[in-house]
Amino acid sequence: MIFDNQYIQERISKAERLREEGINPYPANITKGMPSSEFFKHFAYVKELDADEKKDEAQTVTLTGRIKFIRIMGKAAFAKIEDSDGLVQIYYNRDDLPEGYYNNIAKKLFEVGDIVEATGYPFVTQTGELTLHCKDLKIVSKAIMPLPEKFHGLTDQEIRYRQRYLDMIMNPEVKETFVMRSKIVSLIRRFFEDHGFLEVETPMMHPIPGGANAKPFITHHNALGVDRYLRIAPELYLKRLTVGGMEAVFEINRNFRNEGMDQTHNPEFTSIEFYWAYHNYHDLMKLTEDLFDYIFTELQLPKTLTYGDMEIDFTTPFAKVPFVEALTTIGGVPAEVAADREKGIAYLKENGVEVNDNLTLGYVQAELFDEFVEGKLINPTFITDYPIDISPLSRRSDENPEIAERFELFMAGKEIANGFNELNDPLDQFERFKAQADAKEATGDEEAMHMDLDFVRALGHGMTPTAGEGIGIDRLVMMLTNNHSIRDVILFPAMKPEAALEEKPKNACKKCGNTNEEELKPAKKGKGYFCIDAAACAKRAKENKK
RNA sequence: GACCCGUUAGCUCAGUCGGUAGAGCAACUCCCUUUUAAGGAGUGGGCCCUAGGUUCGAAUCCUAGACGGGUCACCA
Repeated sequence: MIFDNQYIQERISKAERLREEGINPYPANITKGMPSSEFFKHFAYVKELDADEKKDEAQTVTLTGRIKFIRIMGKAAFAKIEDSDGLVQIYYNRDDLPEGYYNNIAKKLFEVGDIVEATGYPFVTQTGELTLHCKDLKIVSKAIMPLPEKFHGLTDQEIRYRQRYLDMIMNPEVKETFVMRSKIVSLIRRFFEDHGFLEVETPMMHPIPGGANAKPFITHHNALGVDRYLRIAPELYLKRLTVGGMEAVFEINRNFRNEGMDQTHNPEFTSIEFYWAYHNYHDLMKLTEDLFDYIFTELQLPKTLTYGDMEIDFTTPFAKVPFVEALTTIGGVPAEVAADREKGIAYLKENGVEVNDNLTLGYVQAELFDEFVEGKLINPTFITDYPIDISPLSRRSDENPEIAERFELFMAGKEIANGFNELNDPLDQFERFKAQADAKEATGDEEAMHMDLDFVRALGHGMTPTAGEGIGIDRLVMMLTNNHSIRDVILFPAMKPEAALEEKPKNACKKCGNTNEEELKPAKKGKGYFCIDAAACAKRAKENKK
């Protein structure tokens, strides 16, 4: 059991002693005291008083928070309590608390980790720290788990991710990151609302996985008797809404992809997708720049942010480079190689990249891009005009049928956004889905898209010219908060089950499954246990069969 | 999926050549009424990740596995 530990038992017994004293260690109806930030603001004048003892005994103020430090000096003690704003020091002693309360309760039973309510007046200590002199100190919630050590804190990555609550208690910057994340999401939402977009919610469980190239999670609906796929992207549903007449929509929510995990991939991640009728991908790029300007202004961020050892300049407009041009100018791939399937494959192999010989030119170019360009795109850069065969949902360029009217936005060597003019020709869409299905056959591409006939039918009713874009929220938050693992911007990242929390299987008789330890003996040879009473065992085994 | 690194007290970490476990903080018992990682004296606390193996003897060496981190692959 998780409570089988001397420290925890010690703390549980303290909670019991509180009860014996008639004090509920988990009282109801406690209200939050003055926020610590307000305490410092409101009583700043005490520091300026012209007196030997700087204090204002006429004031009565209540603070609530978790005890982070305690320093007991005989008949008096200092503690620091923390609320969501920060740390405040409190002071309590034998003579200013009710008779006997200091020696029996406050000193003995309150400890680091407990949440308390302190009431008293502000004063300034000899070392100049504004502090609350307690007339009353109550338990608000007794912590029975000990906190990590105060100086080094909690550094074990595994515990930090598994027990995020503990991480947040011990590492204030973690809380800051997630406050920042919340603000960013809120600003994005407000930005799109202010631009006339409608927020919608589309299914998380899809009959056909679509809208991206990815392996889905599969689940089962019992009543319908059908398998469902957790959505890999909301795209096809949002476009159905465009057909239906919603001309500007967005959705901020989770996507699920059954793929590898690393510093930029979590199986569930958050994106915003938005669709804008009667606009094109150039409008999207401008809108994206406006969005970044808006976020940076509202958060009062400098235009140049440090990301690891990189300096990223977010000044708009962002650079724009066509895809094939980027291969040569940024990636250093010879022009004739970038334009030729066979030469591209050979070039990749020369550079130690394993490639499937069946790849089409577009896929070869994509490999070249991933290998030689992506990592070099530090400042925000729009890569435009993608090969059509790797863009199955994008509209074909009228000037060059090999090119999709599409862009992706990169920064710090990572993809952040993907947008394009939506393909709205139903017959073309049908053929592209078919081509994807063929690619699945030819190269075994498990991520290739599935045929979605209802979506083709929807397009058959006519979709206005529309541009759509998706932005990875987690990666964006990483950039803006200088975090380098997606796990650091997801509150509860995906983890394997924790062995320590699983019930240990009891020793059981190999014949009848009896788990009563007193009736078991170890097997003479090999592992396992058998019943001491063989007759009773045989009887039980028989009953089990029934 | 491959490789590298890690896993020792509640936390942060030592642990030599293979000889049977250590520190600081935390806890417990004392002293201490303005401390700042408070200080002082004392005490208790261990499935050394798990399972095998080598050995007279394993935290330490070997093999397999679990979990985590990293690199690569996959994944845009």
